[in-house]
Amino acid sequence: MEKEQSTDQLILQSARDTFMKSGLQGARMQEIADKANINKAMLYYYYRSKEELFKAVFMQEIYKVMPKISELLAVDLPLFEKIRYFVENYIDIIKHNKHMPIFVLTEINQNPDRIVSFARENVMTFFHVFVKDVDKAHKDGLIIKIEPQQLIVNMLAMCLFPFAARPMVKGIFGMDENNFDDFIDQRKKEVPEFIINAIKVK
Amino acid sequence: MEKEQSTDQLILQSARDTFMKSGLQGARMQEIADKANINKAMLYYYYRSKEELFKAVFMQEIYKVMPKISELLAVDLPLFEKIRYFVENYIDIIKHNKHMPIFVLTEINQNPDRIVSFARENVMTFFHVFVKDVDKAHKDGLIIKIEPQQLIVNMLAMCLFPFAARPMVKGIFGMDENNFDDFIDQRKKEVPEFIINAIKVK
DNA sequence: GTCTATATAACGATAGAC
DNA sequence: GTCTATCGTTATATAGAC
Repeated sequence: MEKEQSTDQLILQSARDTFMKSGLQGARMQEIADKANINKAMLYYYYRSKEELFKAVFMQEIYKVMPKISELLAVDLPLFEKIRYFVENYIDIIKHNKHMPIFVLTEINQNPDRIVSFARENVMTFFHVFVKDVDKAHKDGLIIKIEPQQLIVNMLAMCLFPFAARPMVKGIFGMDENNFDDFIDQRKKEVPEFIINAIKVK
Repeated sequence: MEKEQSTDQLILQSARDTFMKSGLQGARMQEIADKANINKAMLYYYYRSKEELFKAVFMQEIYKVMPKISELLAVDLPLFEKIRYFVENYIDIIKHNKHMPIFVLTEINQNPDRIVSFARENVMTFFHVFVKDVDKAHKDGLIIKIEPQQLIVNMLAMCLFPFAARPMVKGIFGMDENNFDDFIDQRKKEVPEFIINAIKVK
């Protein structure tokens, strides 16, 4: 039995693909309609405008990923294990949403307000817990002194950047899509150890 | 004596600002003309089309930065010193071209061919030298075994990502522009040590 | 080289029949 | 809810005077 998809969901799906490919300004409503095999007027019936449709797509994508990330951060593990757990699973999540990083980065750059306040609330919780973890690990003599903010940015950078720069990475190193996926899978194991090595006291 | 700026350079400057702010699709030729205090028709007189003007801006930005980077990579230093030298100066270069990372990332994502072949040639040289450096350092027992590609991506990630995600970093951590600059200056010292720690044999 | 005026096309959005 | 037809606007781009 085929899964029946309601029209508004069909539109959202099509809009998602188009906005991810071309961005807010570059996307054409006609293309979204064509891809969904419906009439252009329907887009305006279900979503009031291009801007509204974009917001719906953006929020859908955010809410698709955010709960998973919150889950990753909620685990109660020693710092090193927590880093392993977070990085490995975070990379895996993005691997299944390859276009998200550049999509989000582009959008927040042109419209910072769209997400920042939202992200701040959601990430704040994690941040405070993580700061405590880092401080404690330092006091216990497990890791060197490091600004938690710097560590977090380093972690996110190494998880997200390869996807944001995917065409460049593929181009420079001569990878096809399979090579790139292998490269990413390798990172799931190596990046956590790279980070732990960088901060642990020997 | 004021520096006289020829009209085509004036246009290029104005176009640069506008394209960096709004991207290729989002930018308006009228805005570029207004910002340059000239007539819109002049844009088409000097550059044939919006696409051509964008190409000119894009290439100008690439050629502004590429020689500096090549220079950084040409230095003959032991691996650890080379990493310190590269990261510190690379971050500094981008700091003075804050909008470049997201500009380039967005563009290569929507039009991979524009830069990839070009970057590949230019970065290939560096890459081969760096691979040798890494291999040698490993054989000399200085660093652990690591895939050079992974190390390079890690380095670039930590240098570029904070700028690509600037509004997000600022938003999440509650930074203003000065805070962000301080944060970046701190990274110039800490990121090289982070990397060296991560790979060195103790 | 620089301007005004305008052609041409495309886009977002709506009206109205069914 | 879904369609056809079309409005109103705005964008890129050009023609032609000076």
